[in-house]
This record gives sequence, structure tokens and C-alpha cells, in this order.
Amino acid sequence: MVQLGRHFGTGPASLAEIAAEEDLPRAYLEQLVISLRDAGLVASTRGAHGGYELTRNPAEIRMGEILRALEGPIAPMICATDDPEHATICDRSSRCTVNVLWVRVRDAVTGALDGMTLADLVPPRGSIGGGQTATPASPATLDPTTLTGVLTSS
Amino acid sequence: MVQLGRHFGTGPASLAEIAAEEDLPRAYLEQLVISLRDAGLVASTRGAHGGYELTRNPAEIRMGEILRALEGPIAPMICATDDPEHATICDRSSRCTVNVLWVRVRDAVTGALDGMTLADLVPPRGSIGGGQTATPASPATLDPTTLTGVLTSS
DNA sequence: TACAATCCCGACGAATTCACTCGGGATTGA
DNA sequence: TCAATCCCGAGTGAATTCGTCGGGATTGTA
Repeated sequence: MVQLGRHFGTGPASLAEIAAEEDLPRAYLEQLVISLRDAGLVASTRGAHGGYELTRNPAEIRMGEILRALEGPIAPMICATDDPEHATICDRSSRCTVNVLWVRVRDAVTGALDGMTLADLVPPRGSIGGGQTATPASPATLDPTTLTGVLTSS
Repeated sequence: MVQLGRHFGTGPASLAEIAAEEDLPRAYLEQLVISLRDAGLVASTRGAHGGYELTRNPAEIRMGEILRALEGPIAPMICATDDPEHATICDRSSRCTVNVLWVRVRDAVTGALDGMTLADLVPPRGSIGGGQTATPASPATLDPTTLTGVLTSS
């Protein structure tokens, strides 16, 4: 969660806090965070004043890791999974020529995902205010970083 | 459907045929093919000896077109759709910094999809026989065309 | 003209997944 | 002791996906 990135270095943040900021149900966040913990991305401290913290610097956490922790191996199709462990072959496999396509799609996705880190998504400090509509987003930020930029950088 | 690619130029293929070759229920294929027709990718001829045909050469049909016809606009997330028509903004939009990520993922996917054509997936003539296990797949076909190759070519 | 092959189409149903809730238990600081 | 917090398994409701069903419209052929 991006919110955790924001809190990095300032001690554990409780789910109640995060739930308020993101307005999502606390009970739901619990489930998500458990997966993240099992994946070693966050650490928990129990008891009063406990909460969750990132175990690494946001700049060292690839978005792919987060997604894999939350949703399992990345696979646009059963026959093209990320994780060699869960590699299942669909019964068509021999006749099916479409597999190549899915493999490419998967690689494109993982490339995009692993080419960005949590730090890229954490909003810079100080911009949390009243938030009027459209983000002015300096025009230069988008263009040079499209597609090929992301992928070839990894 | 890849099968239609194989039949290209040899007149219309009936659903019954395709259903047999792919062993999928005919009634189900009907639904799919209707979407493809509405998208102008296949043409139908009714009556006895009717069937479906591609309207273009397989090499000129991008896989993205097919997928969009079958599953609607490509969007890993509501906030990052392919199709400007259906562009909906999620209510978080202002606070949400994750959008960039999804846009990149989407571009990666569409890049991969539009970088391949139906022709790439149609098996070469003559390899329809008894089909023993692994396709020997000439080793040179995969390596030079990975990720960046696909994407930068578009 | 009959008839069979085929496309055309709307409605239905079961299985799965997703986002989320519930309720109670275990730890720990004050 | 008590309140704040994490921990965890089971359950629910809506949406989506894959597939079925039944009947109608067109058209080539005998």
C-alpha cells in the first residue's frame, strides 16, 4: 500500500489509520496486509501502538512484488504463468499455438510492473492538502517515460 | 479464431467444423463469432454451405483487435481503459497515484497484443497430423523477438 | 415446392472470483 | 487489569465467465 510508503521511517502505522486515509474497511485491509506480511514486504508489531511497517525502502520494492503477494503469480492465462512452481499445462498445449501470445503479454506486464517501484507511486511530501480537481502534472513527466522507456530500463 | 486463419481463402467454414476441430460447443462459438462479426473481423454467409470467413488477410489482423472485439476495451483497471469512449474516472482519481502504473501496464499489454497478428499464430500448413507431444519449434524463433523486440516494432 | 444445412438471437444457469463482513482470539504497552 | 492492536478462519453478495437451450430466419439443392 502506498500509504505505508508515505509512513516509511516514522514507525508502524495502525490499520485504523490507513483505513481512515484510504477509506476502506479495516477488516478488509487486514486480509491484504496478511498476504504482504507473509511475503515479507511488511512487518507487524502487536499490542497497543502496534501496526505495520515496510521492511525495505520503497525504492527497493518493485510493484510486481506487491501484486504477486496480493494476487498470486502473474498470468494472463493458465498456460502462461509467472511462477514455475504453479506451471500447469492446459490440455490443449500440443495443438494450441496461442501460448506464445500470452507469454509475451505476461512478459510485457511483468516488465511494466517490475520497472516501477513503490517510491514511484508515493506522492511527494506536502501535497496532501485540499486537493482540487485535476492534478496539473508537469507535462514533461509523462511523455519520456512511456512504454519503451519503462521496459528497456529494467 | 486461429482456425479461421487456417481456412483463409478456402471459402467459408461452418461452425460445426470449427467446433469439431477445437472441441468447443457449437452454441458457445456462435456467441463469440457474433462479436467478431459485429466488429467486422469476419463475414458470414447464411444458408446451406454457409459459414464464416475472415474479412482480411490474417497478417493484417492484430491480436488486439480480436481481443477488443471479444472482451471489450483493454483495461487492467477501470481508471486506465483503452477506449476513450468508456473512459470512466474512479472517484478516488484525485488522491490516487496508482493510475500511472495501470496506464503503463495497459500500454505494455496493448503493445504486445497489437505487435502480433493472427498470421503469427496460424500454424504452418502440413503440421496437422498425429501430433506427438512437444513441437520442436526452431530455436531461433523465440529469442530475438522477446519483450522489447515486440514493443519497439510497433 | 419441400427440406436440410446453416446462421441468428435472446434468455437462462452454474461455477468462480472479488471485495468485503463477522466474530472471536492472542499480544502487548500503560 | 484494560484497551489497543494484530491475527485468522469462515461466510456473504454481486459480478463475471463459460456454457446451454430453444426456436426463428436464410438459402442451396433435389
